[in-house]
Amino acid sequence: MRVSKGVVTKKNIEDAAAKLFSSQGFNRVTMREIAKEAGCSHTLIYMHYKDKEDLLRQMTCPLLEQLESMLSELALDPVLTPPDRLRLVSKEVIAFCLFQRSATMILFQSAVPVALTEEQEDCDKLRSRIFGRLREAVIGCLSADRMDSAQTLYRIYLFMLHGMIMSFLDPPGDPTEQLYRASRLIDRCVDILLGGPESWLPPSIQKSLPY
Amino acid sequence: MRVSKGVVTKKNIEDAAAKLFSSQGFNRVTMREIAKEAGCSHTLIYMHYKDKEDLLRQMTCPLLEQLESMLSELALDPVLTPPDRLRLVSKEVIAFCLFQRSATMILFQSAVPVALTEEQEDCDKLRSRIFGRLREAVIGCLSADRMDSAQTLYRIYLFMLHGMIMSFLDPPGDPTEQLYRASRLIDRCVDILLGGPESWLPPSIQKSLPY
DNA sequence: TAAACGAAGCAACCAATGGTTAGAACGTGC
DNA sequence: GCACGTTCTAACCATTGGTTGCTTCGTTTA
Repeated sequence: MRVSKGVVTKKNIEDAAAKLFSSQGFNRVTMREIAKEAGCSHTLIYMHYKDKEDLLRQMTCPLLEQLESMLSELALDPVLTPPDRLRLVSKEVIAFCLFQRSATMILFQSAVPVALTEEQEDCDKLRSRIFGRLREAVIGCLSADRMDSAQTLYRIYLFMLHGMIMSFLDPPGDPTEQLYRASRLIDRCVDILLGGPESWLPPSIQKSLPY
Repeated sequence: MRVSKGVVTKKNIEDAAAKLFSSQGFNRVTMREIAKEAGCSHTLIYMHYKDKEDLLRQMTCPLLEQLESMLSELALDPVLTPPDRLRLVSKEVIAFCLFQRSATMILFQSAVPVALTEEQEDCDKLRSRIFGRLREAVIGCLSADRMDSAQTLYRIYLFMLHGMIMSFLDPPGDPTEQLYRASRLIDRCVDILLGGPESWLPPSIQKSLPY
């Protein structure tokens, strides 16, 4: 006896796809390669997923949920100062993108089709919640007299985050080492974003994260 | 009598490609569409250009030269304060990317093949010079006691610039209007990057540019 | 004038790819 | 054991980037 064969194969497919996507990137992997790795015909993949992007989205959705719950925890942690929270939140997002390289295009995609399927909608809601967390984390750092700049600051923060992630993803490398470098940079980004003359002191060797 | 027919056709091809690339983006345009627009067979394109990316590169190179000479002029303009120079330089780059959408991937590409052809090398040198100008413009704004942070600040500036351009390119829109919005944002970015409490005053309505 | 040559140009072709279709194999309930 | 729905695949299709071999045609040269 065995569990429904389809379920097993679906996991096979996602494992194979995850392996190939993360090592070669979404665009360079073909459906046939995924199928070969998963041990089935590429046709079978289309039974479970509408198309290649749907496969990526369905793989990515649970990971986005994990990310969102991480960010929620950070949002609720009463010990953190707002800037530290922003730093940690940023590092979570960066870690997510570096380790789930192809998931980045789901997280940061902006061209959403006109009509969304339920699954696309789920994914989209998740993204909204995640970006909402980022927004909170940025705005939580602002004093009352800066509130009128909140939206602009948030957007600029996203530019930095997005640009940094793009820069680290494009020449693929070891994610762990990249994350280490990115962590130090994002600390500086937050310093700069929040202003203040102390941002120019040599950075205290702060290793608040296991990265 | 007429000029060498090949030359004319080469211009036809680049015009057709420019039109299609800017309206649909590099990836969505096929060589056959370019050929049809140019009024020749797609085979002919391969007589002049090694492949699709070579076509884009050869089209983009003269534009990069224009950009570089613009930036040189700004670098030499003695009237500008360093922050104003950085603002203008940034706006030139943004305008370039918004109006030459597909050229952006040449400008910001980081994965350079191991062995470069002469033309690739030319293009690469141009890119280096352009980024050198940006670096100068950033570093020119820093006081002596911040010099040790120069490289980090430059990188973060690039993240912002890159992220902003990505964000404006992805949902394609009217470049002129996008440039207007991006201009205001980059002013804020420069304020933030250079720090100082005055960066939080409501922005003076500065329209130093025709954009 | 005519043969030779080289460039300009194209139809036909190829391999790879994302995606579809018709039908085979197989387990399950009646 | 038979009908039915699910799982799965081989064969197929259209599109794409890119190649090959051939034709056309203006120019040079004898």
